Amino acid sequence: MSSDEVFEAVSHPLRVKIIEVLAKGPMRFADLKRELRIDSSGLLDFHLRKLDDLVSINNEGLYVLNEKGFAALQAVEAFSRYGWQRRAFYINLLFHIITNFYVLLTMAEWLPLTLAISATWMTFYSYWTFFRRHVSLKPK
Amino acid sequence: MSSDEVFEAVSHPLRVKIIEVLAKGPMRFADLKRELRIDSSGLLDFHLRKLDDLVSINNEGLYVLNEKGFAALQAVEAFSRYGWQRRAFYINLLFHIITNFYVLLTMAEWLPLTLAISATWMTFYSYWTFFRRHVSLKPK
DNA sequence: GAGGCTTGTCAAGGATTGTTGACTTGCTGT
DNA sequence: ACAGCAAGTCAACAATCCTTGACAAGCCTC
Repeated sequence: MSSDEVFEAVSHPLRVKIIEVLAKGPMRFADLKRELRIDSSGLLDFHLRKLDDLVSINNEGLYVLNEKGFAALQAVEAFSRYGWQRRAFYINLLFHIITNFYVLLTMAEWLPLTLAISATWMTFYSYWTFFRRHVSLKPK
Repeated sequence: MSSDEVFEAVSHPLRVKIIEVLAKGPMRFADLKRELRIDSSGLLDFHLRKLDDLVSINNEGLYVLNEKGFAALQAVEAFSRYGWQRRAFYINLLFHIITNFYVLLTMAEWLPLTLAISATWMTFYSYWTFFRRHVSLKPK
């Protein structure tokens, strides 16, 4: 199953919700209906069919996410986490500035060490953030 | 833009390819056509429209991935990386077994230390893999 | 200025999707 | 035995998706 088939599977709001609900644990048909506030059985049946490759039925007859389902969930989460990576970068930067400032004021003889560690880490972290993860610092 | 809108955008193989090609750098309309081996302008136009929120036109008139585009790319990559997490777990486990075996044979007095480090790491890594990332060791 | 790329826009039509609501089948409690 | 719920299945229909192919500006270049 290629990635676009998975994205096709989670390209409907209801199906994303089904994945998220099933990530909590196995469920029966009626539980899903109740949890998702769906009246029509046909509708849930239609979308469960679309999730055929991501959702299995376990030996108790309950619907469960299979490995592909969890992979899809991870893709969903990767997308929603994306915005946080920029914030994490700023928080990290701020932490290092404060740390070095504190060291400078209280035990200045250690500054060369903490500064070197900070610089090394921020260099690697910047490379990872901007080049490997393609995060831009421009909010829009 | 909620995640299902993004997944709708990348739910077609051609659109995933467009994202992947544009991740390499800005491109003109005809470049995209050539790279993707598309004959019909209408077809490319249709799919670029669908990617409206993920692809922008820069000040040189070239198509570029914007932040949401990169977020979508990351979701695509997160999905395709998923299968490797199980393999990574086994490789890690194997590495620790070999290391401890080697320590046992050559410098057995260090074994308590390396064994403790291995156990700690594998405990944390197992927790992360199975509970946080929902990876299952069953291949199917 | 004619010819030929580039960069599109648009209409048409078949294929697919999403939704509803009626219907089935099997189980459970009384 | 019967009602009622669970767990679907199916037909029908509107909406939308995808693709093709025709067409139109706007440029270079000879």
